[in-house]
Amino acid sequence: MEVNCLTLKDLTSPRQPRLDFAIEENAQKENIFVDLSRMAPKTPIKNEPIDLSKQKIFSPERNPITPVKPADRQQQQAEPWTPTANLKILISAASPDIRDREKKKELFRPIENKGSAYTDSLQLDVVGDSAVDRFEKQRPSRKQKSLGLLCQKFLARYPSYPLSSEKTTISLDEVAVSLGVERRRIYDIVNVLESLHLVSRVAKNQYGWHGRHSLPSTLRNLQRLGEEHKYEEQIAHLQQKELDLMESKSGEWRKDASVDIQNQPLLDFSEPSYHSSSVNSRKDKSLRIMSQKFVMLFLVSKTKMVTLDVAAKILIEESQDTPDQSIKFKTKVRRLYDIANVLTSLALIKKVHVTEERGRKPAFKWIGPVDFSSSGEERMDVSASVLPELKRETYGQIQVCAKRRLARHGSISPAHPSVRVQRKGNSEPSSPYKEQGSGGFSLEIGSLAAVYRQKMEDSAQGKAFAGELVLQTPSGSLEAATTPAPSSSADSEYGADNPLVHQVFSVAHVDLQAFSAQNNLNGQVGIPLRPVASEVDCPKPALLAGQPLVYVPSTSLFMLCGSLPEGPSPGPERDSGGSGATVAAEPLPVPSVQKRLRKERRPREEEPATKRQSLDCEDGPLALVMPKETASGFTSSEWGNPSRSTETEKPSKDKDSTKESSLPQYLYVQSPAGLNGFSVLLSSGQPSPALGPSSPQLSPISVPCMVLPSPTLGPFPVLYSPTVPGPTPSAPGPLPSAGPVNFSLPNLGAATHLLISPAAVVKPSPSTLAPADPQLQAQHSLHLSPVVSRSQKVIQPESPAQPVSVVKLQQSPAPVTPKGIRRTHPETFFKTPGSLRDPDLKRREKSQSRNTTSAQRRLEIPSTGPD
DNA sequence: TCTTCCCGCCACAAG
DNA sequence: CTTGTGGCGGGAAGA
Repeated sequence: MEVNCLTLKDLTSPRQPRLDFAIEENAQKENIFVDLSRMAPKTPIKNEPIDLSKQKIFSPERNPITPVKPADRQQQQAEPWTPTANLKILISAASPDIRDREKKKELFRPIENKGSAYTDSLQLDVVGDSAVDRFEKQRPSRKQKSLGLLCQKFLARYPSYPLSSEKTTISLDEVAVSLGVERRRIYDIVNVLESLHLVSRVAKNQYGWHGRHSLPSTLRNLQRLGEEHKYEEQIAHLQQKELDLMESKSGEWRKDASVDIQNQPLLDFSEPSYHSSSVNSRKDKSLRIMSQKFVMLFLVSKTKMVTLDVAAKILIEESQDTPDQSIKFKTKVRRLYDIANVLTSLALIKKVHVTEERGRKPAFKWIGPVDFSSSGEERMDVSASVLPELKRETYGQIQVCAKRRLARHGSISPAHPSVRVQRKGNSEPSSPYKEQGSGGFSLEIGSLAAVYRQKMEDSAQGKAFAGELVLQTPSGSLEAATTPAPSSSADSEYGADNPLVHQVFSVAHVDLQAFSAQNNLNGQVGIPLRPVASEVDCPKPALLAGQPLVYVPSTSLFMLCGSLPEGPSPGPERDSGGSGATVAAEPLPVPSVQKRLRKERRPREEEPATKRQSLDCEDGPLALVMPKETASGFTSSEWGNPSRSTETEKPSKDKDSTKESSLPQYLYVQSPAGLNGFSVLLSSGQPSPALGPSSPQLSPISVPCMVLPSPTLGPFPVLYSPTVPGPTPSAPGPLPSAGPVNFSLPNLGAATHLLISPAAVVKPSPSTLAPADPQLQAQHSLHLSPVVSRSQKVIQPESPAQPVSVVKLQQSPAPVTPKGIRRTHPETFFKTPGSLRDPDLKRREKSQSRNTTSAQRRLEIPSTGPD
């Protein structure tokens, strides 16, 4: 209403002045109910919500109003027509500093925003009905404006594992402007991140980015606290009695379960002053604390799953003053959703549903690392630790084919029933996480898919792809992961050890162990890890049992493994250092299924290409990388956790099995700006002549690929292995292999080229590299998306010859060599943020922030660790 | 209808 | 007083 009024006013009042005012206000409110026709065409709107329905109100005015030419507008102000622009203006007015900064910055990278489509649309001088319709379609949905998505964007801006030397400061204003949202939303994100020590407040409006380095220790601390608080008992108790007691005596459970923990300081680990401070007002309810508690619940939970109601109750309970339970509960739940969104973006949890007699209940399952509690040093983040597993346990390839409607099922034939598992290794699943129980690491494709899907949807209009996960069997056959097929078996099997799993298990969610076990036991992959679809909110791609796993730890973590079964060069060259990229050299299998896939995919892919040039970019991958790799190279020992090198669980075994046949094969194509932040993973698993530099065969080829939001690759360690047979010295030096290999993929677009940049490669050196530095690599790869888009000039597809360095990121000045990486890694990886950088400095910073901030900010978790 | 959760008002804290 | 934070809950999109 208000908005409308404002706009109406400006419609009737002197245009200029009034309009400006109105617009600014709108900007503040984050709503862009500005007549699009009056918007400066050139300003990318980004993801800002444009409520077209409301805009229609102005339709009458639309035409009458003479659209101002871009040039004219520019004179006025830097296009106050977009929310972000407006915000900027507002901010600028208030803050000279920001103003300067902003001036230097270009508007926004279209890549980061799904606004590209808007931009294009806005190009129209006159918005016709058709255009309106288009807008209508592109109008950001509630989902697109979700905190989760926003968080992803936020995270995409920073490296998950920043180098110690790198110090990133986050300006809330900038971020808000950049992401096109109001600051309030950023607070929500930052608060949660802060609770996990991913960031810390440095000063007013300023936060320091730490990354995930200390996440393990933080989680460990939280877990400990959770145990101290006896959350586990509470959870159990609630889960048990909740049903019966809830109705009758609502207070009952509380007494029983909560062992007067409510009186305990919520965060013991927080600063002492925290308690003493009389500031136990609203701040005590800080989202941060809630977030920490929420995480604690997961950490202490055996099932690693927590239902919202239970979490809410526990939280309510602790916040004593609870007069009105119902309202309280509702509010709490809302807050929990906020937190959950952020945690989900961090790939720490994922949404699931628990089905009880009472019906379905929303819940979240922890999918983040769980073994950080192990004595001694912390384990590396899942991202890194899972890799070895993947290699060992996985075979085949997973591919995500560009698809417009990810959600659709069965678009691809389910054929190819069972596939043999190539693995020859021991039959014993030597999963290090075994003892973790079902709560152990799991491979989460779902979250990726979700993220991915969102991305897709975001840019859907812009036309990104929507994706579908497709598994490629060793033999090259593909199966649509999303195919709704017989999947009950999967559930039962995988969920055997966990009663809850059945309910929670989602298509994409595969317990690693179960998975590996499955492989071992059956040696076959006939079981489509199918979804218990209903469990998951959004349709997700299914993972086929025995298939390669994709691990998507965080918004940014992503992994692909594949096997080279019959492929010509299975585990041949295991030189480690090979950096030459031959990935492409391998012919891609184009199974029948794939063909089908191709059919479907094609239309979509082409569609985009129609108008925007950005599309071109889309089709033309920018950079790329990761080919299949040698078995030994990435064996667990190396990928395993760096901190504890090979000491990981069962190295030997891993190697054996891996050597055999599984080789991760993929091609990572950094997304160009036009890709809307998507990166493409091409499967190079099977020999594919087509990929050859000049192979025409590629043409219509449906290259198995995975399109991911760049941000998704963030923390993900980039693997690289020389495709080209030919041992390469594992010399630390700059990647030996020659310059960029240029591949042209017909289907990708005429001018498209895949560049393989040696520089981007992190080659694993067999034993030397040992604890490979997934992190390190991750650090680098991490930057890929953000960095590339941000600081590096975006490489246009047009300039294929330009070597794109994937790994080489701005943050790492030095060439990324295994050695270099390794060197830094051990020391930095598991350290807390503070230690990572200048410890003292960090500390100072911290203390400073603490001193300068309110009490609530002091709830720092001793991120460091050894207790 | 129920679940999610965006949005932004407004209180409180900091400067 | 102004600006920064962020609690809170209405209400609407989405399922």
